Amino acid sequence: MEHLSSVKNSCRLLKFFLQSPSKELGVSDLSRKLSLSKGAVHKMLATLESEGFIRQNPATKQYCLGYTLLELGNQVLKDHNLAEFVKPYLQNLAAMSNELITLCVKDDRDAIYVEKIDSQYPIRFNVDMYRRFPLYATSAARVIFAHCDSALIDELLSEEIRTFTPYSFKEPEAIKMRLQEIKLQGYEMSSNMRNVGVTGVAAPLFDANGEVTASISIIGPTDRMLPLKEKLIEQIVGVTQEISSKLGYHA
Amino acid sequence: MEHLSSVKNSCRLLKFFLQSPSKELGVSDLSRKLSLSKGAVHKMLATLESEGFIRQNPATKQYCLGYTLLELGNQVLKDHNLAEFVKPYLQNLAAMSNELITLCVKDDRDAIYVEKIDSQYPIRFNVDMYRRFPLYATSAARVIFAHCDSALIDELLSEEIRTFTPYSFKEPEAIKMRLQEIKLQGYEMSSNMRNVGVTGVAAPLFDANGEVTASISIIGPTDRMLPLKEKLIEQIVGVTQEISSKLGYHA
DNA sequence: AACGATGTTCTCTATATGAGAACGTTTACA
DNA sequence: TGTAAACGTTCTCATATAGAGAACATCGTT
Repeated sequence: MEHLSSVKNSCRLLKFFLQSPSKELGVSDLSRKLSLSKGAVHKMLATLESEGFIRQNPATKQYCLGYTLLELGNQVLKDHNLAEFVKPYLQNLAAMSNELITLCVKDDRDAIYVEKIDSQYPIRFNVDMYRRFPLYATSAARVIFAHCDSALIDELLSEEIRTFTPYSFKEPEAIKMRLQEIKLQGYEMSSNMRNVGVTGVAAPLFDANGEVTASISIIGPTDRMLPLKEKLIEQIVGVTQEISSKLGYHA
Repeated sequence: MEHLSSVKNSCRLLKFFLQSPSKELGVSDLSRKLSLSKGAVHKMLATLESEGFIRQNPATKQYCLGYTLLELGNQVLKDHNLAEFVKPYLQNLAAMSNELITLCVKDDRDAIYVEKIDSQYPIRFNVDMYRRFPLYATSAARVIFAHCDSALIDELLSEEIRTFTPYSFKEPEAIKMRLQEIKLQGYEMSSNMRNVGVTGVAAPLFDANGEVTASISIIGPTDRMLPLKEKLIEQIVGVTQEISSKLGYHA
């Protein structure tokens, strides 16, 4: 199956802005990074600009992402029924623990936080919303990863493992073992995996088909989380089971 | 200057989801609406899906917007320095009036709210964030529109005028007169133009080049706004002048 | 003043594009 | 339950077009 090359290249061009340190990029720069001719890149930019996906700064002649992407991104959130459905439960969890509560989903080979409720503590942990990260990186992601096809698990673990702290998993085998534990006990609590001093408890959401595509987690400073360990686990497991059954899941 | 047709069509396809009542769309439906062959639409969708811009629901075989658009939309917000810069001033206004405060920008032929601070009143007005609307529709937009090239003004007013309430401007001439008033007095206060019972006060932000590309407004129920008319005008004019001068604007 | 970088425009051929028909499935209805 | 219409998907093919590369215009620097 062949793909539309110019469309594919345009998508890559847009995504390149996600990993670029500066918000404005020039034609030459992009053409080098994307291995395309300047003429081709220029034509792509002109087309994308005419549709509002790209904006040109008249002063610098450089390009940046356009507001139409803001519209589309917001539409994704609006269309995301699960987040809407789950929100009251998150608020409930937030009221009980006063820690950061998140809703995490799987998309393709990545995990993304799509909803959160912030802690009200003066010292609180914050997550990067709407940004992809590896399925093995955090508790919220791993409880989803644990229920994925073993083919996907093997594939992702055969690639380079990204670590975030000195305590992050480095070995594929260690991660696999952890995933099995997660499947057995139905939740995970872990510390220092993505950020040092931070602990998360997460449990998966099952839909009507018994598939896991999302998870809920409670995240906070380890010294506030650990003393409440049993209570937090009970809360996260209770809520996710309740939501799963509301979604039509029968254990 | 020619554009890349497949890229243009893909952009149109994505934007079609913004005006569609259902979040999922099928190949046949899209091919009819976009006047393209089913085969072509299918190939576009497959390409966009491979890049995360589109997702297919395995159950219904239909397509919806993908999470990569969420990432990109969020990046637009992060890149938007003005919003970051202006935020403290908005919070200041919010503390003074306790009404909805907005930051509105011009993009191409439209206006978009890109930042807001909600009122804390139990009865409060809310705006649709990140969605395009006509430059003549609200006070926040009109104070920008008033400073646009007269060519753009004439062009947009020569097209069909969209009205939102029975009180909205219908006649191009009426709008033009109002735009002149706005330019003279430096702000606008209006009621019932976009939503009945709602009143807004807005004033433009000038950048270092003397260009107007954004505005700030206070919006709330008319019965709370009108009694404070003088005070609100003073506040909005004061804040926008202060920000403009910080942006390097010299009157 | 000359250079190097940029963004832009141009030409041209190989190629990828999009129409349309045909395929296999699912859905709707009689 | 059977038939037809709708769907998503695949295929082929003539043609439009995409992308390389060179040339141009503009800028800032040396």
